[in-house]
Amino acid sequence: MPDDPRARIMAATVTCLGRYGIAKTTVDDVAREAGLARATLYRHVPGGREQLISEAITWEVGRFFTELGHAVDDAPDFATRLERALIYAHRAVDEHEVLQKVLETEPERLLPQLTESAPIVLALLRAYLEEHLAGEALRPGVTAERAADWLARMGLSFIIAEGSWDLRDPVAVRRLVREQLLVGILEQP
Amino acid sequence: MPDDPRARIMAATVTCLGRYGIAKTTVDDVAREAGLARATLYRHVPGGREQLISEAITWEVGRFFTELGHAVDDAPDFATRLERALIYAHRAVDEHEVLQKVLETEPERLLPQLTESAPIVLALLRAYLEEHLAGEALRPGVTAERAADWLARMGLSFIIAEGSWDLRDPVAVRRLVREQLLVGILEQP
Amino acid sequence: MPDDPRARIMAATVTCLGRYGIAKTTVDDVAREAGLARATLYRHVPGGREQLISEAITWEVGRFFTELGHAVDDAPDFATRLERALIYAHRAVDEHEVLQKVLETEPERLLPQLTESAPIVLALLRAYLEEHLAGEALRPGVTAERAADWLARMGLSFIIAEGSWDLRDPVAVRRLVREQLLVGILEQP
Amino acid sequence: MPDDPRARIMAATVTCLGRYGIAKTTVDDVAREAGLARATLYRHVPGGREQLISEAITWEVGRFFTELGHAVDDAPDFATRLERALIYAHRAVDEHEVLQKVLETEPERLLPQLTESAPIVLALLRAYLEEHLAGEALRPGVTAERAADWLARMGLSFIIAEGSWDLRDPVAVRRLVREQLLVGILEQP
DNA sequence: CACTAAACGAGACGGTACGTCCCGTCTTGAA
DNA sequence: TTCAAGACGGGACGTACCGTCTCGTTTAGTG
Repeated sequence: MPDDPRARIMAATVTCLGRYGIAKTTVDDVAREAGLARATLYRHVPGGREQLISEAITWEVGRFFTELGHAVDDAPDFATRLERALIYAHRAVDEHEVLQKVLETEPERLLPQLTESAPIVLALLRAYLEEHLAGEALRPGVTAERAADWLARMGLSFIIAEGSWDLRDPVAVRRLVREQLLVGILEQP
Repeated sequence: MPDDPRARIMAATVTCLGRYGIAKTTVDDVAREAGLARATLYRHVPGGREQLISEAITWEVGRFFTELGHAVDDAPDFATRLERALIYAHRAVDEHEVLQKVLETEPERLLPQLTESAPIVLALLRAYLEEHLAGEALRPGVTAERAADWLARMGLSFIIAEGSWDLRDPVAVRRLVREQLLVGILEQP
Repeated sequence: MPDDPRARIMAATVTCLGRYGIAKTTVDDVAREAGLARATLYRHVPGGREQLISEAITWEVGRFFTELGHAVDDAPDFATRLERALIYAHRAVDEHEVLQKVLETEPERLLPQLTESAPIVLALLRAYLEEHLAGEALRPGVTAERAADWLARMGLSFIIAEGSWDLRDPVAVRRLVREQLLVGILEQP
Repeated sequence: MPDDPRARIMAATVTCLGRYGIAKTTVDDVAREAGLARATLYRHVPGGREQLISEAITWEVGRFFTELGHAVDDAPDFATRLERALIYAHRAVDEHEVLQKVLETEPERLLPQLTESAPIVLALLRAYLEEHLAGEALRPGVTAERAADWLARMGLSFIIAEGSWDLRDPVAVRRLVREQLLVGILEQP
């Protein structure tokens, strides 16, 4: 357990969200989980329950992307980088307790969220991919910007819905990346 | 206002969600909006607040897809159908009060939702598109199944994040559909 | 236990004051004692703890004087009335649980109170006595008003501090009343 | 402001009691008023809030009687001593901020207090008066003890409730003392 | 047309969580 | 060492909803 009270609070909140879902998570639950008195918790998070949940989710999303970055950092080439990212992201989503709890207990809140989170994530992905596409040999007529937009859309869609591919199988992912995603973008070696 | 009490309750709930957001909508708000006593409301929705919100969202999503179907029903060909659907869906999302209110007040709940709603919506879209792709002339080597999967992913991604296209401009949508989405799928006339 | 919720609350408060003292009596204590939820209690006593204690004391004081009136109602003459009142009042004060608890636990709050309660009680006593002195044979030069004032002052002072008389002994009270208090006021028979 | 921390704390407490009343006076208020940290205050008054208020009241009462003694010390005879004491005491009670604040904000706590403080004050007064009655010429049949008891009761009762006399008017007090209080006690010159 | 049964409005209630305030303890750092 | 400054656990306060329940009072439908 971290010493920084803020981090402890955020971690405790994430744990509780994974255990009870959003609606059933109590400020008291979080305080107990963090080993703090409720009053102390309010000293750190004056906005109360709302701020607590909001910031915990933001904090957890940040953590997710940080770890994704680490998992992908030393890939030798762009295709490998994409493979690892797909595998890591899909597994992380699949095993993420908070996410799975929310999906299990509050599916009704799902659809509305598609519309704002998606653009943000897409923008992040696009920027990241565009940067790493810079040194790659693109097919004639393909710009890095458009290619990144495209890859971000398809990549995200595969992370959240694998369809007929099994993203836990490295071979399948390798085929998906090289035969479906990159085939229209990179010069074939 | 509809006479059927259930519909009135659902409509009132949707209105309140659009006015206050999920967390701030109380059973009392809904009862007042529906012109009912709280006790009466519980007679119709025994599950209380939880069931109320859950079913109202489901009800509203159903309404959305029904209307989308109508808007697209009499398209002369597949490309036009796709254009109309993109335009209608994007506009509906953009103008949907509930959606916009939730996004404005509770953006933290966004990301978690991507993962279950997306697969469901994708599956629906895929099935619908596959059916309507049946009579179309596909490029050699392209199966209806794969094409539908592909179009569903890209279509959904454009609905929720337009990127550089302006989905309110029919000309831009026409170009997007014919030059980007369908170009690798249908035989070019 | 009375059915009227207000009376139940007042009685419960008085009980708690007698059990814990003013400072240590909790709204929760009172609610539990009254067999109500705290929320319900607040519906009846919107002013909260402050109003609760304030009104309970007022209510109890009222009850005290009502009972004092009953105890004294059928006295055959003024002297007997005075005797009974002294005896009853002193005993009531002596046996009053709330009073004794407060005195035991919060003596520091005693002195300040002398100054406002005394005038009120004096005024009440004075009015009461003046009324009942109306039919009595007063010594020449003694007005009912001045006699009532005088008797109220001395009576009150004996109730709260007996000094060398034992107010539980009817004979002593009889002597006190007839040889000390009334001797300068009524015509001696 | 005194240098002795204890005196500073007591004075600060009295000030706060006069400003906020008993229930609303906070340990923090007192610490701020005394120019101390709360922790420091607890080093001097380990009993906390309870001890603080209790001792402050005791301290203030002591101060009151000390000053009363000074005001009365050089009276030429017993009657004058009584006059000055009545005037001083009544004015002090009337102008005492703490007392007035408590009476204004917490009148419900009045009655209970009558019963313990009164005996104590009466005993003090009685002892004091008995001592100073020693050298006076008493009427035949009047003992110093009974006279002191009597004067103490009536004196106290006039301090706390003037009735029809105006204790701010020296002439009225003079008449009250000589025509009402002492007339049955001292040999008339 | 009267009569009963179901649906409803109104509102009291127990209970739970919230956010706030204060108390008393403890630690830390500066004089 | 002494004291200020302040973080903390604990607990009570007052508020807001929730879900349940019990009353009348309509409103239909039926004999």
